[in-house]
Amino acid sequence: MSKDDGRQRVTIEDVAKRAGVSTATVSRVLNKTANVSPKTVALVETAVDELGYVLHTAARILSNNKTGNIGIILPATSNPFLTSLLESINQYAIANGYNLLIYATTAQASIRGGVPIPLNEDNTDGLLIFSNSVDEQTLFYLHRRQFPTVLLYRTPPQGLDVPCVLLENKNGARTLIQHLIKNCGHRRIAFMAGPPENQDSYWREQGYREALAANNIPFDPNLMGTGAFHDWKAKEQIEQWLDQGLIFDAVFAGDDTAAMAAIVTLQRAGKRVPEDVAVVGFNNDTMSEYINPPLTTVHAPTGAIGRMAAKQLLQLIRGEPAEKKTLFDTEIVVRHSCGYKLAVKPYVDAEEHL
Amino acid sequence: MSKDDGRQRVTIEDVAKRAGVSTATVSRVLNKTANVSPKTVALVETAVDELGYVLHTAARILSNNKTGNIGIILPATSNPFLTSLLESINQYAIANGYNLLIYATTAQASIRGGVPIPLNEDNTDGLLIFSNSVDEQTLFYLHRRQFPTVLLYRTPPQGLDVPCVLLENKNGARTLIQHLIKNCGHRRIAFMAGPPENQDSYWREQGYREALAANNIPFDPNLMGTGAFHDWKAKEQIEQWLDQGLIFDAVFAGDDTAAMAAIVTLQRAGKRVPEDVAVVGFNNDTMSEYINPPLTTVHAPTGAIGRMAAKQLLQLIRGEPAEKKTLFDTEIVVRHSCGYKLAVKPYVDAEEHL
DNA sequence: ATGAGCAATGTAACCGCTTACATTTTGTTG
DNA sequence: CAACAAAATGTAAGCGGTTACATTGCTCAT
Repeated sequence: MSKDDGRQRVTIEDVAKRAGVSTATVSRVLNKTANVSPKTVALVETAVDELGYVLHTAARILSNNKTGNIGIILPATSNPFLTSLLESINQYAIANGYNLLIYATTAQASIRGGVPIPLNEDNTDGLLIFSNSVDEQTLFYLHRRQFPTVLLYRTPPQGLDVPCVLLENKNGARTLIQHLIKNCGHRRIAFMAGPPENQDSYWREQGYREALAANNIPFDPNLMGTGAFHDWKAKEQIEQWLDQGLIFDAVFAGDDTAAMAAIVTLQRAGKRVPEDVAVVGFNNDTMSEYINPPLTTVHAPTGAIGRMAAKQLLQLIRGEPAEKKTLFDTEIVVRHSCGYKLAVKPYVDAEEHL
Repeated sequence: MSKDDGRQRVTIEDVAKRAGVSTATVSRVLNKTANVSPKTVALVETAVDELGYVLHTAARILSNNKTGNIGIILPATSNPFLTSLLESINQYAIANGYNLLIYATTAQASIRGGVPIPLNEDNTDGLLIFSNSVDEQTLFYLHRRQFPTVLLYRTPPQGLDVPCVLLENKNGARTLIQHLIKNCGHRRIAFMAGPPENQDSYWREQGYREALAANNIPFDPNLMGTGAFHDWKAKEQIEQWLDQGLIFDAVFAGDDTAAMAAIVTLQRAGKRVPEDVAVVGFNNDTMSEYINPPLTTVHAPTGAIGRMAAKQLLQLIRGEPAEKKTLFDTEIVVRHSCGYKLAVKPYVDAEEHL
C-alpha cells in the first residue's frame, strides 16, 4: 500500500541510529528547540546529509498541530483581479514566514459532503475564504472549532462572528454611474451583474440604482443582464441584447473583465465605443488602460485588501484579536470608454469625500 | 502546545465509543473499504453526525501515504498566461478526482536549505514543476524517491529522466520575425529576453537569430534587452532604449505581457505603434486582441499544455508510464501591431507545416 | 571528597488514522 | 443440531515525528 515501492523513506530514526543518538536529540537539533552540544549537532548534521533525510510533514503536523501554511479558497476563474489578490497575499505571507496554499474550487466547497476541501485544519494554520467559495455550514464549523479564518469580499452569515475584509462597492458604483449620466449624457445604461450571490455585484447594483434614482431615471428591468465577471459570459449577454434589439447607450459591465469583452463584442458588431455605446467597468485591472478605448472604471485597492486580509489572519493565528470588519474605499478613474470629453470638468459625487 | 485551546478535536475514537463499535469499523464505514452491516453503518453515521466528526487529513496521510492532491510549484508572478495554465490543470485534476494545490515561490525553492517547499511527498501524490521554480538538487531528490513529477516548460537537467511537457518556441519565433522582416519590412528588431535561465526565452531568441540570419541581417547585441515577461520590466527596458537613443523599428517583446507594456510605453513617449515602431509578442493572451493596436503574436496552446501535464502526472501516480517529452506547436497570429497591411499576402515559413 | 544544580541526552507516550490479523457472529448444510 | 464457511467486527501495531519526564554526566562551592 506504500506509495514508494522504491527505496524506503529515510526517517528520523535512521538518522538517530547513524548519528548514534536518540530520535529526541535529532529532533532537537533539527528544530533548534533545545541545547545540544556542538559535537552532537555536527554528528546529526552529517548523518542527515549522508542519508539525505527529509522531514515528513504530515508526521510533524500530526504531532505538532502547526503547519506554517495559510490557505486560500477561491473560485476557479481566471479573472486577473484574482491574480493581483493572490500575489499580494502570497507576498505578505512569505514576508512573515508563512507559505500560501491555494485551492481553486469549481463548485462551492464544503467540509462535509459535496466538494471536500483539501485545505483545512490539518495542513494549514488558518484560512482565507474568498466570496462564497465555501458553504455556510463549513463557515460555522470552522468557527466552532475556533479555527483562524478571515473572509474576503464577503460578510459572515447571520450569527457568525468572523473577521472580514471588504471592498466598498456602492459608493464607487454610484459615482461611476453619476458620471455616466451627468458628464457624459447617458440615460439608458445597461447593467451586467456578477456571479450569483456575489456581494460585490449586489452592492454595485445598488449604487447603480441609487444613481438612477438621484437623476430621476426610471429603473428598467430590461436593462438588467449578467456578465458574471467573465469575458465569455459578458460577450453572450451583449450579443443577446444586440439580437433582441435592446436600446442602450451605455453599459456598466460589473467589472473590468466583462467590460473589456463587452467593448470588443460591441465593436465587432459594428458599434463604436464610446460614440454609439459607452462602456464602464469596475476594479481597474492592469490591462484596463491599455485597451482601446482605455477603460473608465473604479479603482479597487486589491493589493491592499489582500495584504490586510493576510495580516488579520496572521494575527488570529498568533492568538491576537483581529478587526471584525475592514472596508476599503474606491476611486473613480475616468478614461475614454465612457465618452467623456476631457475638456469638461467631471462631476464628482460630494459624498465620496468623507 | 495544541492549536485549539477551545474544544477538543473529535477523533475517530470518540465516534467509535459513541457508536459502540471499534475504530476499525468506523474507519471501514467512512472509507467503504470493507463490508459492514447496515445497522452498524447507520450507528456510525449518526455518531459522526451528532459529534460533527471531521477526518484529520494529516493522520490519514501518515497512515496511508496517499493524499488525493497534486501540487504545482511556480514563480509568484501574475502573468495572465500562468492563470490560463492553472485553470486548465485545475479542471483536469478535479475531473479526475484530484485537487490541485498551488504554491507560488518568490525565489527558487529547494527541498533542503533555502526556501522550503510546502508541497511535497507528504501532502501531495505528485508534483508539477513549472520552469525553474525549484532547484536541480530537488529535482534529483524527487527522482531518487521515485516521486511522480512532471516538468512544465522546461527539460530535465542532464542525466535526469523526468517527463516534461514543452512549448515549441524556436519555430514560432522564427516565423514571427520572418513575418516582421519579409512582410512588414522591419530590419532593426530589438529583442526582450524573459527571466534568466528561462528555456522558453532561450529558444525564442534562437528563433529570432535564425530569422535574422536567414535574411542576412547582422546580429546586433545593442538590440538585445530584457523584459522578463513582465510589464514593469519591459517598460523600463523600452525607456532605457529610448533614453540612449537606440534606433529600432520593431521590438519582439518576448511575451505578450511585455509586449503590451512596450506598446503603451512607446505610445506615451510619443511613438506611434506600428508606424514608428512595431511590436510583437508571444503567447496570444486573452487580452492581446483587445489592446490598441491589436497584438501580432504567436499562439501557444496553453490550456492543452496544462491538461497534458496533468494527464501525464496522473498516469505516473497510477503507476503507468508517461511520455518522456511532449512538445506543443504554435501558430502565428497576425494582427495590427506589426504594421502589416492586410492587403498583402503574409509570408509563411514553409517549415512550419510539417 | 561530596552533593547540589544544571546541561545534555534518552525513553516512551502520544498525535489520529488505517489495516493485517485474530476473533466472534451469523448463516449454511448434511 | 453439529460442523464449518463466510461475514462482521475487534485488537493492536504501525505511519514519522515531538516532547514531558527521567536519567546521566559535569561543574563547582563547600
